[in-house]
Amino acid sequence: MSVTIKDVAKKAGVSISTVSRVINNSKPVSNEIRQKVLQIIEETGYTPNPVARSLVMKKSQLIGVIVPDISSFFIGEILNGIEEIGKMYAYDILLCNTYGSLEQELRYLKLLKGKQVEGIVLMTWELQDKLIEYLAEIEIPVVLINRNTSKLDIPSVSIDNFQASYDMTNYLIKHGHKRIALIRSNLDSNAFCQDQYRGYKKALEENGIPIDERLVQFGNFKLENSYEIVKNFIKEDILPTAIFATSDTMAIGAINCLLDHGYKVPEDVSVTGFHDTKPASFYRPSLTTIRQPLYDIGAVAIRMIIKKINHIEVHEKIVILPHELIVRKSTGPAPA
Amino acid sequence: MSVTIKDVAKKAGVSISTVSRVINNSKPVSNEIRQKVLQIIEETGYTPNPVARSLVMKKSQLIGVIVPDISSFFIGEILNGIEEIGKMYAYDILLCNTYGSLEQELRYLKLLKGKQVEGIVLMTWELQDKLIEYLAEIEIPVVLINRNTSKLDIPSVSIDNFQASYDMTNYLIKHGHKRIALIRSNLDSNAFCQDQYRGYKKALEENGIPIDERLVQFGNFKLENSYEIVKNFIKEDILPTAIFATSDTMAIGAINCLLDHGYKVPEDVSVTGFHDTKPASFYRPSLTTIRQPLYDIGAVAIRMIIKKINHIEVHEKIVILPHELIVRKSTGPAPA
DNA sequence: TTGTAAGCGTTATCAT
DNA sequence: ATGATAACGCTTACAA
Repeated sequence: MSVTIKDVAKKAGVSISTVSRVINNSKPVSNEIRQKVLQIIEETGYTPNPVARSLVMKKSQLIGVIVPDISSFFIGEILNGIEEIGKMYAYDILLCNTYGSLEQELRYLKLLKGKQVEGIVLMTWELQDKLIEYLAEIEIPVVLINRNTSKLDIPSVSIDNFQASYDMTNYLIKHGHKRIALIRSNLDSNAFCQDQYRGYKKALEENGIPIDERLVQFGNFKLENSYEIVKNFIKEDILPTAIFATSDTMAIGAINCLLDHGYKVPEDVSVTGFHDTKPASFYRPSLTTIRQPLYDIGAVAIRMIIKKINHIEVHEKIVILPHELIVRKSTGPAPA
Repeated sequence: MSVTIKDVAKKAGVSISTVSRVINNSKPVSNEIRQKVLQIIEETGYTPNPVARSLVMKKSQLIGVIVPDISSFFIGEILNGIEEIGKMYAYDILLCNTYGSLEQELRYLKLLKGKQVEGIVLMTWELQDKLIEYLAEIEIPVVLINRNTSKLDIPSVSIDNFQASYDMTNYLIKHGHKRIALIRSNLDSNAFCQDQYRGYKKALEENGIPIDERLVQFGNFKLENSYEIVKNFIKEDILPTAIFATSDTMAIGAINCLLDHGYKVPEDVSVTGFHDTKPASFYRPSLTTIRQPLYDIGAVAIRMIIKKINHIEVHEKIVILPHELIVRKSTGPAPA
């Protein structure tokens, strides 16, 4: 059996309250006794039982993190930030993987509440209404990553998707591209998705380029999916000179398809990604993409949670982190 | 304040023990009362407090998972398996990221013990002696992934690294390669690393090919590192016709270097990876590699833990999962 | 079948 | 400055 505060108290010849006090520095203890207790603790290798502590303090030192796919490049790096900063504040991470299913999300939200987590970082592909409803009545601090909703006052952290998309489209236009496809997310209900489309549209409009709706396709973030989309461009003979995919993975799918069909990237077609995940730099041709500060997104999110836990006023509900256009080898001037 | 077992008992007009019994089905309860209690539970939305439960049962329903890098392709997929099977058995995952640092590993091991986790899945780059020492005296069930040690009787799950390496080398030899470089792990103290080297060596020896030690290099799993190693091969003018890298990432680093220096893969040099992570299939040229059942490795590991928790005899201490040689486009016949 | 009460390992309130 | 003791929410002998 492991040693408890009682054992320590007995061996030190003091009461358990005194032991508790030296552990937590919660009240003054005479130096003599403190030393004695400290020594016993050292000898016995006593460590306070966090479960008992949680029970009385009603604090678990646990933060739940709900993600749609642990193994995603994108999410892995965000998790790094969450984990590291969390641990810095003595919070542990309870990890939940949902595969994006609403049912799982709801289940885990309940489970985490049961586990007394003090806060929840929520990532999801699609922020569905049912989820929002549940979020509205949960009493635990929640922070959203890369998603937000006007229906509810939940803090979120992301980049400026509108501006990023606008920047990227403009970059392409500046390089002479006029026929620019957009492989956008199919999560139409999400604001971020609309933002990306708006950015794209605005850039085209400002440059007097009409939008060809056939070139605006909905992708599901899967490589195979964008592969098919591009294949279809080829089949329909509407292959543009540039393809703006809203994820690196989809960009790679697009390039693979182009390569497989004998096209050269970027000589024949320029392709861009989004996120700047690891593959963006090691894939060949390396991807022109939008860098998102993934680690920081995670770090900021959990900081917000911790602030809320400690009832520190969170100034900005919606944190926008800076993005950056990274130009690599997958884009070039439009072919003549 | 959230509703407790007391509230339910009072509202139902029964004792808390009765409520506890219907929740846990631990002892017979008359149907009439059971219904009543169930109804109150439903009405009030009561859920048992797992912290209180943990305290008395000395069970936390938590399994600690220690990994060196959450964002690694390799580990992400293993985590999927761990998470999914764990949740299936109502266990939650407490995630700890160590960056491979021994100090962090030790710290987290202690922390997890304090948190009363019921089992620990441990992944590490290098299984250092200090860690083994600590593992020896921890009373919590531990399972190792892709590592094992003769110094201690800890269960582990992995593939047969010797055989896999042997298979791969043989495959290369069969395609006419005689000068085959090995970019092996620099974690020399690990058995798996030795195994890989032994497999490579045996295949060469069996085919009467002498080992050129200059072609056996230690890589640190980083892309940049294998890039440099290959760059050095070129500089020293000892570029082999095949490079067997013991991770996909290192294989990609090698290929990138080759490509950057005007070599063709696989026409000039064949390159193989190890693991079959996602990039292996989308990178171009797609990688010939060793498929490891990553999800299953995680799944089996956590099943072993759960068995140990429940004191079910674990038959085989060392589980070897099947591997598979996946032939893609990064390898071909040796140039004439 | 049901209720009473002890106990899990802490913190916190109140005396002393 | 220190010590009893109640309380946190639950499970589980033991009694009835």
